[in-house]
Amino acid sequence: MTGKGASRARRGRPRQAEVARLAGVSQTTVSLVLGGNKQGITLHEDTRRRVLAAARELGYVPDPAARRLAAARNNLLGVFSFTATFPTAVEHSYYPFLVGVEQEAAARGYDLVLFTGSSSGSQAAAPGALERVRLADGCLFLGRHLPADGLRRLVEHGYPAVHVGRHEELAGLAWVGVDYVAASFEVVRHLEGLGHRRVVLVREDDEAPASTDRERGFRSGLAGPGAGDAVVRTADPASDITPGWLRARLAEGVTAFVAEETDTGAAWRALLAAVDGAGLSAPDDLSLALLGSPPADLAARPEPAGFDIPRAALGAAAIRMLTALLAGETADEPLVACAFRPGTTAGPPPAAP
Amino acid sequence: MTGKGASRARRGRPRQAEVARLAGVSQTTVSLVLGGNKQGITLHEDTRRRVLAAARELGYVPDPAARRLAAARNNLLGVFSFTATFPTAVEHSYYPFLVGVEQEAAARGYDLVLFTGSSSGSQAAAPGALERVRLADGCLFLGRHLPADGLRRLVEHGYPAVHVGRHEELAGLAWVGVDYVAASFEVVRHLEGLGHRRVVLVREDDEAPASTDRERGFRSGLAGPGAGDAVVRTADPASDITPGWLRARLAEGVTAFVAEETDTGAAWRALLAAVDGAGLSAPDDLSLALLGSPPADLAARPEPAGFDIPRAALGAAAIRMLTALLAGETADEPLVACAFRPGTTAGPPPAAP
DNA sequence: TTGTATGCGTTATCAG
DNA sequence: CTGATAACGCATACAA
Repeated sequence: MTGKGASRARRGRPRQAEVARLAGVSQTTVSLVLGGNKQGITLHEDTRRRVLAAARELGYVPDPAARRLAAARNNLLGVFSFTATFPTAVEHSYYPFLVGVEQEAAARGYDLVLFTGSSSGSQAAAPGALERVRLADGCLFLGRHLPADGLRRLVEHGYPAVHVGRHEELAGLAWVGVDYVAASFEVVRHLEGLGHRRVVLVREDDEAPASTDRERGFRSGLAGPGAGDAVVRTADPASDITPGWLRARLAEGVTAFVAEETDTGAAWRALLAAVDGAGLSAPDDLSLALLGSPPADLAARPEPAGFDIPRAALGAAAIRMLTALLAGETADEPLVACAFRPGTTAGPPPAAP
Repeated sequence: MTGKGASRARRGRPRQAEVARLAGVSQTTVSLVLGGNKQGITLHEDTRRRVLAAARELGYVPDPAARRLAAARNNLLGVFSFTATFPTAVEHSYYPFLVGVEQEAAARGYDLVLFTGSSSGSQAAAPGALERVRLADGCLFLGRHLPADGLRRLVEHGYPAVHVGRHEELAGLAWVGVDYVAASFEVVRHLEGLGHRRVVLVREDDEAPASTDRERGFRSGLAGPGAGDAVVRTADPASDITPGWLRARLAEGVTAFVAEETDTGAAWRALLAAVDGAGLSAPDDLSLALLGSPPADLAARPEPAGFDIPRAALGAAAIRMLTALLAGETADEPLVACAFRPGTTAGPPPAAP
C-alpha cells in the first residue's frame, strides 16, 4: 500500500470522487457535469443540479495539474519574464502592461500564473525553469535576452507561446509589439509639418528591435534624401550630447532633435541638459521630441512632444494573440499603435536670422 | 481503445520510460537518477551516467504537470485582491508589495496565481470567484472589505489563507500587517524629543485597523494625559483643515501636526495647504509629520518626517506566513516594522514669544 | 542496487 | 443515462 492517508499532502482539497459520493453518482458523471458535457450526453437535470450543489458545498475546484495531464485545458495562462517577474527598475512600464494582461485574461475566463525565471536575481534562468510554463495552457514571454534554445524547444513541440516585443529570429514564435515605426514616422511628420527641414535623432548604440524600428520610422518620415547624418548613435549620451555639440548642429541648420526612449532615459536627459547648458530653450530656439515617455523623475516639466506607448493595450493584445493561438485561429495584427502626444517642446523653427 | 497514437497531441516529448529503454534500465531508476535521489538510495555510478546520457540524448525534460500531480501539491500560491488584481489607482503601493511576494515565493520554489476578485471594477466579487483560489495550495488576500462569509468557509475547510493587514475579527484567519503602532509611536517620540509638547493627529473618519493602530501608537507616544483633543477625526480634511483651524490650534499651544496616510493622501494634502494658506512654513513655524508615505503627486517636496512602509518586506512576510501554514509550522511574527524617516518638515518648536 | 506495482486527479472510451 | 476502466507522466513503498 502506498500511504493511503498517511503522506497525503493535498489536504482538504476535495476531489471529484468526493463530490460524486455526496451527490450519489459516479465520478464520471461529476466530470461530465462539471466539464460542460462536451460529449453531448443527455443528463437528468436533477442529477446535474445535485452534482453542482455537491461541488459547491465542498468547494470543489479541479486540479490544474491533473487537468493538464489528462490532455485537457487548465484555463491558466502564464507570464514568464527572463529577468524577474517583477523588475523593480521599470515598474512604471511593467505594471501597466500587467494590468492589460490581467484584464484581458480575466475577461476571457483565464487565470494568470506568474512564472519566475531567475529566482535569486541571477541572470541565467535555472535549466528547467522554462519548462515549468507547460503547466499553463500557453504563456507570454518577456525580456530582451531570451534563451533561444529553450524557447525553440517549446514552440517546436507546439506549445502556445507569445513573445512580447518584435522577434523575427526564432521562426514560428508568435509575438506582439509596439508599432514604433509608425509612431516615430508620425512624430517626424509632425515636426516637418511645423516647418522643420533638418531633424536629428539621438539613439543609443544597440540593436534592440525597439531601437531599430524607431530609427526606421524616423528615416522614412524624413522628406529628403541624404539623411545619412541625421541619426546619431551613442553609447554614452551624457558625454556626447553636449551644449557644444548642440550648437554645432544648429549651425548646420538642424532645428529639431529627437531622442529615443530607453530604460534609463539617458538620451532625453542628455538632450535636455545640453539645451539647458547652451542657454537655449524649447520650443523657442529649437524643437525637441521624445520617441516614447520620459523617465519618471522628469515626467512633468516639460512634457515632450512624441508618443505614449499603450502598455496596457500591449498586454491585452498579447493575451488576445495567445488565446487565438489556443483556439487554433489565425492571429490578428501583432502591432499596437501609439498615441501621438503634442507636448510642449515642439513648435515652428525660429525664423532664420 | 483509447486513442493510443491517434489523438495524441503530445508528440515528440520524450518520457522517462523512453529514457529508461535507451539506458537499459527501468523507469523507476530514471526517476531516481533524475529526481536527485532524495531517498538516499545508492546507485551505480555507471547506471547514473548511462541514464544521464540517455536523458541528454533524447532531450528529456520532466513534465511539470505530472510532477506536480504525483507530488500532490502544485507549488502554486495565490494572490487575491478584492478590488482588482492589479489596482490601477494604488499601483505605487501595490507593485512593491508584489515584488516582495514574487521574490519570496520564487525563493521557495512557488509560482504565483493571480486571481481577480472583481475584474471590471464592479465592487461585488463574482459568486464563485473566491472559491477559485483553491486551485492554489494557499492564498494571500488583500483588501479592506473582504466578504467575510466566503473567507470563513475557506478557513473553516482548512484552506491555508493569509490576510494582508491586521484582521482579528475572523478567528482562525492568519494575517500579516504593518506595525503602525510602533512606527507612529516612534514619530511622536521624535517630535517630543525635538521639544514639542502639544501634538495633534489628523486622521480620517473610519475604523480601518491601519487607522486605529496609528492612533493607538500616537496616543501611547504622547507624554502627558489629557490627550483627548489631540486627535481630530474628519471625513473631509480639505474643508476642515483650514488655515483658520491651524491658527487656532497654534494659539492653543500646539506646535506639531501629524497626518495619517490614506489612499488619497487627503489629510496630508490638506495639512500642507493649510500651512501654506496661513502663510507659515515647516519646520520653522511648526512641525509636520506623516504616518506613512506622501501621495505620488507631491512625493518630493517637502519630504515629510514620518515613516516608510516596507511594502516589499510585507509581501515577503505574507509569503513566509503562508508557507509556514502549508508546512504546518507555527507562524512567526506577523508584524513588519517601518523605517523611520527624518524628513525635512520637523524641527524644534519655535521659541515662545 | 534495480525493478514492480500503485496512486496522484482528470478526461475519455466503452460497455451496461 | 451511468459506472467501470484505461491512459496522462512521474514518484515512491516494497519486493527481488
